[in-house]
Amino acid sequence: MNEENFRSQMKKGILELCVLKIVQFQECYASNISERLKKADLLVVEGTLYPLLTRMKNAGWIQYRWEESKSGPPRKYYQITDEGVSILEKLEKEWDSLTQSIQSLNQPS
Amino acid sequence: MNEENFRSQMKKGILELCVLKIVQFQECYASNISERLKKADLLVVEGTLYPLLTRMKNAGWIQYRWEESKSGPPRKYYQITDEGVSILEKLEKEWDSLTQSIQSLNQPS
DNA sequence: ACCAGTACTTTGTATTGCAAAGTACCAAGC
DNA sequence: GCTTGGTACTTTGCAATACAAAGTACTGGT
Repeated sequence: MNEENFRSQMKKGILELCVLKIVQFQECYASNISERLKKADLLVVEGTLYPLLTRMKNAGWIQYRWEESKSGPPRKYYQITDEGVSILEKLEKEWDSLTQSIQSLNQPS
Repeated sequence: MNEENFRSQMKKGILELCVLKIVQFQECYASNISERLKKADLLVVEGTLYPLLTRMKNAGWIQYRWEESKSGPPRKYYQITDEGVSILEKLEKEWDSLTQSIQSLNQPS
């Protein structure tokens, strides 16, 4: 138990929501997503992001196509799926509900 | 990856915050805390709550005193410590920051 | 051919929420 | 005084996953 890493702790479980929010607008490959998360002060490292994308792809929430790159190896461009859109809506509702739950603890009993 | 348990996932890392928010107002024993979390739709089970309280006590965020009960074994009544108050303030700031970060993902790039 | 940059993958570790079983105390009924 | 049921706390084992670190692989420049 160490207060230095509570941000990391609090991030747990919401990264799926964040990734879905990002890819809902446009195709992205991992570095795009990583940059976007970094701008939002939610940086994750490769060892977190890549397995997460793979899990979400296996769950059918996102899909990808390969695209050649002029400056390196080909990239996986991810898009949200219809199922992903549906999940995103559910996750956003749960997120709103969770924030309200925590808000409700701001007063005694 | 299963959307059924995202609430459980999202709870991770914020339970410390929730418990501190609860005990900041008054001494509580585990069942009090459990009831309060349940009302806030954040129910946790014994196997989660008790080890969490022990970790927080070992971290110095909370302390407890024993009190006899007329209807069962003695109870551990937890109070927040000065350090816990300090941690609570930090956690609340981080929470606000996190919600803003997620909010910021609601629009493209 | 080699190297640097980029992109993706894999491995091992630590944390922790949870289910389930276990321990312990108390009061009521027989 | 023994059993039973309720309450309170503890322990064990498992599964999920964020992370660090190392690895693989493709490209273009020197």
